[in-house]
Amino acid sequence: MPNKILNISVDCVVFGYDTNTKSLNLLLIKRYLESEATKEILVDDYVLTGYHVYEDETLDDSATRVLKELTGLTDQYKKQFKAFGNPDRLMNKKDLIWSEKEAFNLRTVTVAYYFLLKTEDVDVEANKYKAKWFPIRALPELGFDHQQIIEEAHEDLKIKCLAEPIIFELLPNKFTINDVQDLYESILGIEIDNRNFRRKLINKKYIIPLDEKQVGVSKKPAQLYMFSKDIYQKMYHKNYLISI
Amino acid sequence: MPNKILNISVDCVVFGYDTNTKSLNLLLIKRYLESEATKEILVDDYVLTGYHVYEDETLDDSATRVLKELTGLTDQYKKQFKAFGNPDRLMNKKDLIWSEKEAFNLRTVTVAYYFLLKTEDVDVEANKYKAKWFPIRALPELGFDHQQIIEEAHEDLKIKCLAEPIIFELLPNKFTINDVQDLYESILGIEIDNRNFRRKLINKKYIIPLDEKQVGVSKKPAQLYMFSKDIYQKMYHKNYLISI
DNA sequence: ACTAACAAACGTAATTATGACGTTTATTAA
DNA sequence: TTAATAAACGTCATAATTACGTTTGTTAGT
Repeated sequence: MPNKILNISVDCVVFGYDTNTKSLNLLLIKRYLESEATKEILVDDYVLTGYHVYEDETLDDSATRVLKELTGLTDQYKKQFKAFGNPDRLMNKKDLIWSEKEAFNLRTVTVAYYFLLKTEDVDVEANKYKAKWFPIRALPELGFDHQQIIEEAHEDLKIKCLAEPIIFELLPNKFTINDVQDLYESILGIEIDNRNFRRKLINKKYIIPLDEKQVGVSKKPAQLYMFSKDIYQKMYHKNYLISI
Repeated sequence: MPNKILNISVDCVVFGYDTNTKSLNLLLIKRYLESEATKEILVDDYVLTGYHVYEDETLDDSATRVLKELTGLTDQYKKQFKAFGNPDRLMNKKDLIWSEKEAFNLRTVTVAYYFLLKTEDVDVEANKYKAKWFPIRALPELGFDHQQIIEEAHEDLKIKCLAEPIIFELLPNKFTINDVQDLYESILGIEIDNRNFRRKLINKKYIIPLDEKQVGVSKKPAQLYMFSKDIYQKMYHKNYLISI
């Protein structure tokens, strides 16, 4: 039997990072529809994955379900960052392809989440929605109000990655110091002095050097490190600092 | 004509600060109902102010409207911090007093905001909902899931007040250094060294000493200061710092 | 008029963190 | 062998933080 759906949806902003191209990416799905009568192209753009919330699930569960359908992954870092619900949200003609929404005369409110995952963990080809990674600096045309949702997710991520070590959710388990720096630079859109960054990061107790180096590079191979969540949590539990 | 309402509501966590008692307070309204037949007390607790979102207003406008009805105030600092919508949210018998909700078979999702305002700006007596200030360390019994909403608002405020100078939204326009320290201590639940805090705050360009001192105190009267939002915005626009 | 009490306000010294650079090292490709 | 290049290490001046001690200005009580 089908689940009863609500006029409330979740939308998922899925961040991934490609250490090769040093690019912060978003996973988007294709939306395409042309009129059967006139052959007019009604929609041809990309959107975030999202779906209506079932009556018997929490908002968090709903977001987790949507991500699982998209990527097959569970247990990824997830943050609910904002609800969107302007009254004109359903006025857009393009929305008509979502037949479920038509069942309501009410407008839809969407609760937006972002996820952080390792690009390597996702098999994009296996996906039935034609999901595709896009560099955040070169996004395609976006449907609904998803441009705005993405921008606000990015802003929230900027602030959050400076306050908590969530950056490691986007990196492979073994990474180099420069991987971390490149990722910070991708997220924040700034340049960081490598020598100072390196010193600062290596001094963190929760950055563990491994007995391993990069292989298959044509330059001096870099030292590999891992992040210890355990040590972080033991040392930095509620370490508020007044900085303003 | 009545506004059409949605099965989406806003709830407002209203923070105020009393410089005399040095207490961070919340503005709550009384909820009381007894059965006409059995005289059984159905509900007798306090709740956040909230209301359903009208079909033609944004979520932000809805929160602003609720705050205005409660306090008469507009243009207060406002932050949407989380949406709450567990499937059991309408199972609570106590909810039955909200007749509007019964019009829906759907559960309600509430978008929670917090507001920061100066206690002195609110005339509690003038309020038709019997609104009352409660110290956040001594809250009464709370209805619905409002205990949880308040806790999450408080956590968000802790982080936010360390990242941005929103603390001054809670203080009178003219304040002492110790007022600011006391407020930080109330919000964060920590103790701060007065001498170091004082030096740090006075060194901020946006903390302006006035040609005025406290009056009516029975000790050495303290210097009064004001916060210059202008100077802050000119100096601190997008000053990201990697700290982790 | 003097003094105790007390919070406001100022001061200091050691340590740590930061910003802005210069130098050396290990590797591959030519 | 060597040039090229990214990784890794080093230095120094300045700023910020931590952890305290001391002085000042006011009122209230004698």
